[in-house]
Amino acid sequence: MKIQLTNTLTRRKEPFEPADPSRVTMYVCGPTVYNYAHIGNMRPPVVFDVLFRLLRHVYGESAVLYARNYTDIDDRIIKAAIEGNKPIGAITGAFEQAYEHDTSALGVLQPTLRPRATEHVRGMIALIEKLITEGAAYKVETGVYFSVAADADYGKLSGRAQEDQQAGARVEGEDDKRHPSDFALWKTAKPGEPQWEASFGSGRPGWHIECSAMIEAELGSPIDIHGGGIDLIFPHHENEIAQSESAHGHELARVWMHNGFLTMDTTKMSKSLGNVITPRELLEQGWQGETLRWGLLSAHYKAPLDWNQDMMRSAQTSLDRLYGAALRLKDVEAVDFEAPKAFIEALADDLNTPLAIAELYALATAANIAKKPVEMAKAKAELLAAAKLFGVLQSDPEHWFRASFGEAAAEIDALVAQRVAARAAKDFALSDKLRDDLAARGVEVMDSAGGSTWRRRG
RNA sequence: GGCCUCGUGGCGGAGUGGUGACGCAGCGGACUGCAAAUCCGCGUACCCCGGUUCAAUUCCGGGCGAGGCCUCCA
Repeated sequence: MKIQLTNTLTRRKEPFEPADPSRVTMYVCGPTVYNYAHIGNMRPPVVFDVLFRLLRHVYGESAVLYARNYTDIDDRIIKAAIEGNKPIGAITGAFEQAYEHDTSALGVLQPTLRPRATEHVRGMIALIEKLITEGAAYKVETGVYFSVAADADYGKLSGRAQEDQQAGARVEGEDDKRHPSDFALWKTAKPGEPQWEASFGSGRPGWHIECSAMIEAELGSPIDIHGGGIDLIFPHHENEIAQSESAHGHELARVWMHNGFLTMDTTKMSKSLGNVITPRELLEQGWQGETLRWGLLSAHYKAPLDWNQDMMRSAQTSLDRLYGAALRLKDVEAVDFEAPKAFIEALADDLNTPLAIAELYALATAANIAKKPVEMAKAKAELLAAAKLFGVLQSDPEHWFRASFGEAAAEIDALVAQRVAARAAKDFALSDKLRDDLAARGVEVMDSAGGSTWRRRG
């Protein structure tokens, strides 16, 4: 199976060849844990989770090393700690846990490695020392900066020439930089802020150096794949490349992948615009994590995706169809079949999740028309195998359709039983009334030769 | 101003130099006491204008439109 991935460095789809197929390495920029993640923030973990699953399928589970970091030292965290009058560790600990909870609700597997920035400060200091020695970085009063002028390759990822940089793109408190594009590797210690000792003065790391150091320590460069949101291309990933490649003299990552943004009524979802919704809010509203996952995968990862009620409903309807097929085969004995080739190929083609979804529908139809026991067993096995790679359809189908009723489920069972009796007695007036009553409670009854079943109405 | 995406049917959304993916909605049929679910069938969609070509939605150029980045941002 050959995988093709779009590489931001070349803006083209290229065959993916890991440097060492027995040790495939991937790094994805994780959250800064100062607040709850919103649904847009969930796109990278979900998209790269599918890639993680695919890589494990192709190269073997133990061959794939996937690191996703936690940025637990940053201006925003310090600000949140001061405003909330809480220790920094309390903030980062709580939001790290919330992030784990949210991603897990969306069916995201745990990455192999989850480094925290604060655990890698020594590596950052070493990296900065090296850059200073090589003349790629310089120390001034406010901190240590990377000298963009010293890097001939600067701009190769974003396609941005240095002279194109808009003048006046200054960051407050960095007035002593030599060039506006130079960026902070290290920020000189301020009273009351966390700080670490270093040969070039006490302080704390800049954002970009964190990822460079964590990649080096956890995976070692060059890595095969580096991923993140499209907004990170510049400056974050450009700066990671500048630092790491200047320090090590070789490529940081062979393939760079970037997911598109989520919009909310066609405008970018961002905390600064205030138009955000969090997975936990959506879960509280009764949406299932799987529905959110499906929604996030319903468009190609590179394309923009508009988040709204209609798309969530549509995602739920899609899963209803798949779960309906799975439910039909609930008691069929599982056999050993793999996910069909067409499904794998869809994912292998630059993670074409919409095409993969079309294959899942085809498998659902196959499951629905299967009559002979062997056909049914095969249909069930293939559907579940494919769905597993996609990270969906992993719960009990009845639970999927009934979860929202909780305690009331037993009551509904009783009403449905009454209706079965009425039908048997050919009392269709009562039978239809009971169905209307159930419909009013959001329950859909389905009759078949063998009896009646029920589920949540779409 | 510079850089980068994108413009497909009522909606969502793949893809392709030449027989209209897939789903939702809609219509017809089968099934059903009636339904639902399911199955079968039904759609003359590729922003505009040029160019290349036997053939362009697909390639090239221009235009118009939308969005993103250039400052923290998934």
